[in-house]
Amino acid sequence: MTENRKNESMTKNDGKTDKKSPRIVFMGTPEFAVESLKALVKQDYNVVGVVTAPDKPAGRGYKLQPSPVKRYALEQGLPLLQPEKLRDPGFLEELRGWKADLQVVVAFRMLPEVVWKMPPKGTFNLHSSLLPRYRGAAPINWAIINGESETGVTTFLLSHEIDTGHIIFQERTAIEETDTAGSLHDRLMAMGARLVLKTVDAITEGTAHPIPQSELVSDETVLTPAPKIFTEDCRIDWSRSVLEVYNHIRGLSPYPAAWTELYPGDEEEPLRVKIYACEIVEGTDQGAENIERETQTVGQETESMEKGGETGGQKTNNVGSIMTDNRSYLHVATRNGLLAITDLHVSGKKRLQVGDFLNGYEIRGEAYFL
RNA sequence: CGCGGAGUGGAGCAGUUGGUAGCUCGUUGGGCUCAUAACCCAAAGGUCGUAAGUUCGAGUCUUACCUCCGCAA
Repeated sequence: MTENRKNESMTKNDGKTDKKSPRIVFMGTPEFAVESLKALVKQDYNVVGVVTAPDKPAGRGYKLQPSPVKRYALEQGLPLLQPEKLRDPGFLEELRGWKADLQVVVAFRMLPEVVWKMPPKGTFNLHSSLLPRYRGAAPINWAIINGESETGVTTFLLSHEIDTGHIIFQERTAIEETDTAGSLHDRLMAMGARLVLKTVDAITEGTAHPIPQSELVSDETVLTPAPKIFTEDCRIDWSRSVLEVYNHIRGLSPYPAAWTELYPGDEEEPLRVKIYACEIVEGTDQGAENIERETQTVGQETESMEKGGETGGQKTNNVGSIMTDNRSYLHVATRNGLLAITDLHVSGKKRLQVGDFLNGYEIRGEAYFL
């Protein structure tokens, strides 16, 4: 992309101090947005101002934390605004003062029309899905959770309804079976930054031809949405299929992380456990016999621990039940297969690999996940 | 001062009503075995986060501080 940029700078302006190209105002908040801002700055685009969320109390002690975008903006000495309300007259006044030709929005809030209509060349957004699919706040997570094999990034012009504007560019990427929200996030972040540059160039040169999303969908009701994810959405439902649970876990890893409760047995309090990584041991169609074998093994272990197995070890494939040698593996039963937990985090402790976890924590026969 | 948890040999943990430390794994050496990441035996390895205090004596009580983590945002 470096050469790309060189060519363009020859046609446009030369010299990096010359920043006559469009006056750009950048809006964004998290890490994901920084990459795009960084790309613009490094390629000497004329970023005349940055808008980001106000510092919020976060972390232990609720200390005020600047957003990643703010940190970068300060580092680069860029003009910065952190409006509490986007309709605030004072903010709008200052924003107008920047005289933007174009506004770039990456992972920010929903904008009022008065803001996105302000610049003459418009306002576009970078969204991490192949719109019109996965509109919403958490497209990366949902794409994996739903077991998609492909996703991507999209730039589109803002309009009234969220994530529905005319599409400028898209770039796609395959979702590997081993991808997690984290790995996909990083990949899309890099792809997105490139797409932002490409989009800015196209708009500048007048070669952008935004197409309505309605041209890409016949039936809007079929579109998979990507709503914001809440804690309850992250809870693991062990009664679902191995594949579903597997996708759920990797789709939320490392953030916000899938969790479950470990009941140690007796009347002890359940422990909240986050699961970051797992593998499918036996699943779905062909593994039926093997599952049975595993289950029987467990039955034996359980029996020896609790003398009188009244439930009988045979078909006790209770969803959420745990099979482990207390040493190297930790398997959990789902509706139709076994999942090996490999990376977990008990609340209050450190994040651990199974081996380390089992060294210090003895799973007894009656323990289970719920 | 938002709520809460934790800092003990390389790793993960125990440690009761205060009397100088244990477990699992790993490491090293040896043994068993056709063989092994399996099993058996043995050994090495810890100023118990830091500083001060209480006490005849503190990992175990008090105070301050440092570091890390969960919730919540």
